[in-house]
Amino acid sequence: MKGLGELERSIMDILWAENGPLTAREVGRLIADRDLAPTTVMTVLDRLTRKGFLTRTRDGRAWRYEPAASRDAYVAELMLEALEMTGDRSAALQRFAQAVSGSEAEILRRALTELEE
Amino acid sequence: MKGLGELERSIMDILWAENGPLTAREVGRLIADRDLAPTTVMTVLDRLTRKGFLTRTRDGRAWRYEPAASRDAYVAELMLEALEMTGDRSAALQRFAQAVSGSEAEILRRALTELEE
DNA sequence: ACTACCTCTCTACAAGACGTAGTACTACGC
DNA sequence: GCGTAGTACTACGTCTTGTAGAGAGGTAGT
Repeated sequence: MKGLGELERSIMDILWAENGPLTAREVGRLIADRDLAPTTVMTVLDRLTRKGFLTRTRDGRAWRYEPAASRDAYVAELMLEALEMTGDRSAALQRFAQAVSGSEAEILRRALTELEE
Repeated sequence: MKGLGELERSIMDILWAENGPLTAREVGRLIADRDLAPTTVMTVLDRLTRKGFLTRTRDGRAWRYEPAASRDAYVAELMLEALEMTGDRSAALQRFAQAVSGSEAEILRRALTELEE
């Protein structure tokens, strides 16, 4: 999986935060603080679609864009991908376990416990 | 933390696999399959040092390069960084927990249990 | 129908990262 | 002193990303 640039990330954040699919124009309005040309937003949406991060469907002349996967799925995938990188997965997992803060360790523990059942 | 390119990764892999620090020449020999110019190896070692992935110490005229952190630490850091990205960390952690295979879930569980003690 | 406007697709360009390497200088061994 | 190893500096092509303009083709108001 490829990474995302900064603007790409901002736009994904907007779409992840939204329930339904948005048009380029709507995304542009939501990202108004950056004052981007409409075509800029369109270009990035297009690239994200080509990279597989978004899907789009027609709505009249316009496209509506929507994340192909949830942010959580994306994050989990990134984590797994990092994990792929090492020969010694257990060592990395142990380090990771030590690094997560207490409350998160608790969440993980609970998630793992549920798996068992 | 920045990511690594392909050649950079190969070189980090070599150094991570090694116990002691290596010179550019030694790295070049170990990566012989790619038939790179010696200066190419040196350049990449230099860049990795500047990025903080390697440390180097003098050995006569030559430098000896060594990873600044273990591969496991790097992997764990990447995982944490991915986790930073989401607003809802627990959702991502739950997904992650579901995605790791059984034996790895076991390792994680054990690592988390040890933390408790 | 004319005009204004919206949206799309295509193309472009600058900056930075990365793979790759040459050049020029220095120091050491023989 | 000559060859060799090693360094620092510079360079260049390619790809990615942020940014956007140009042109085409609808749509709607007057």
